[in-house]
Amino acid sequence: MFALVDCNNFYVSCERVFDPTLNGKPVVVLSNNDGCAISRSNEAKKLGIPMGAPAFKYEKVFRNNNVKIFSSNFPLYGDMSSRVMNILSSYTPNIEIYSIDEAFLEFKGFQEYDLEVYCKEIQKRVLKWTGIPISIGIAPTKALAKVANRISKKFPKKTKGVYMIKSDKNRIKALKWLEIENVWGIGFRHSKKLRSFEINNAYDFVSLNDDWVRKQMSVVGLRLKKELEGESVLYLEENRSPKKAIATTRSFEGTITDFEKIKERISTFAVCCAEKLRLQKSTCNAVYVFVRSNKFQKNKPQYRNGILMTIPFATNSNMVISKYATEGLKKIFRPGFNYKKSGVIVMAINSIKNYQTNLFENENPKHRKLMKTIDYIQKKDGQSKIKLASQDLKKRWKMKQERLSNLYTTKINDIIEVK
DNA sequence: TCTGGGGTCCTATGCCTT
DNA sequence: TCTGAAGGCATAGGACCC
Repeated sequence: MFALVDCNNFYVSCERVFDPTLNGKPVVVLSNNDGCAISRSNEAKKLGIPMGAPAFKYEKVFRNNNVKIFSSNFPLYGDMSSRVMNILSSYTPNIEIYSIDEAFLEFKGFQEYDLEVYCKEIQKRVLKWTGIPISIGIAPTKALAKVANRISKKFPKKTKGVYMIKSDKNRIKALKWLEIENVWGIGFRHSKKLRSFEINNAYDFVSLNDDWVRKQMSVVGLRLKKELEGESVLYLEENRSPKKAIATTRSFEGTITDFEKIKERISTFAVCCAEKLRLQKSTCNAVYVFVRSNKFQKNKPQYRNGILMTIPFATNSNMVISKYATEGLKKIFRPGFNYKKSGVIVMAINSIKNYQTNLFENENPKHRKLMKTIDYIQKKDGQSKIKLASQDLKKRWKMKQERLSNLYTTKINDIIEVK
C-alpha cells in the first residue's frame, strides 16, 4: 500500500507556525518578485483567490478582506520541509520525497497494521512536533493515493485528513467523483481534449480503450490508467538520482531592451548555476540560454528564443559557464524587443568523481582552485562579494520582496525569543 | 506600471553510422 | 562503390508536476 502525505497549504502553514495570530485569517504567500499567489489559506481560497492569481489584480480583494500577505521565504519553507520529512521517515523505511510539501510512503509488510490508525498517528506527531497540518491518502497505487489524498482534503470533517481506498467499491466511487482535470497527470491540454470526447471524470477515463489512450496520451497516459484501475506500475523512487538539469531563471522587474543589461543578468544566472553545480559536486557539459519578451503584452511584438551551447570539457567554473552563456546570448539576442524574462540552464551534468578529461581541450587548471577559494569566501561572509566583471557590479537590480517574514529557523538573529 | 521558478519524462525528427 | 534498412544519438518541443 502507498500513502501520499501532503502538507496543507504548506507555505501559509509555515508562516502560521511562527505567528499563530494568523490562524483563522486569510493568508496568502506570493511568488518571487511578489508576482502571484502560490499558497493560500482556506480562508483566502474562500474569498475566491485562485492559485497563481496575479497580486496586482487582487490588491483590492486583499485590502478589503484584510488578507495577510507574505513574500516567499524559501529558506524557511525548505527547513520546515526537511523537519516534516524526517518525521515521516521514522514511520517506514520506504519513502519518496516528491516535492517540498509532499511525500509518498510505501508500506511493505504492514499487513498486521491498521494503516488508517497508523497514518492518524503520523498526522498527529507531525502537527505536534512541527506545527504543520498534513493530509494523508492511502491506496494500493500511487495515483490512487493521490485521489485518496484529495478526498481527505475535500471532506475534512468526515475524514479528519486521513482517507483510505480500501475496496473496489471505494475506488469506483472515488473515480466517479473526481473531475477529469483534477486527475494527477492529466493537465490542461489533455483534459480539454478528453472533455470534448465526453470523458468528464476519472471513471470515464478508465473506461476508455487502452490503445486509444496509448495513442492519444503516450505511455504516460496508459500508465496512469493502469494505476487508476488499481494496478501498481509507478514505483517508489526512493533514491532520487542527481539532478539532470539545474536552472536559474528570472522575470525582470520591468522590461529590458538593452543587450548589455541582459548580459549582466545572464552572467549572474550562469554564476548561480555554477555555484549550485559545485554544491552538489557536479560538472556540466552544456549550457542553455533563453530570452523572451512579455507574453502578457499581446499588442507588442513577441520574441522568444533559446540556444544550447555545448562545452568541450566538463566544468563548474563561474568563468567558463558565464562565457558560454553570454556567447549564446549574443546568438539569440535581437534588438527591438522588450525582454521580460531570461535564464540559464546547465545540462549534461556529471558527478565530479567521474571527471573526464578531454584529449584536445581542457579547463584551465587554475579555475578549480579559484572556485574553491571563491566558495570559501562566500560561505564565510554569507553573501556574494566576489563577482565576475560581466556581472552587475553594483547590484542595481533586486527581487521585489516587500513582505518577507523572518528566517525563524535558519538565521540566529531571527530566532523567536520566549519571554 | 505590476502575471514565479525549478524540475521530469516522452516523442518526433534529422543526422550519422553500421 | 552504391543503396536501403535499422539503430544510436542529439535536439527541440510538448505535456505534466509542485
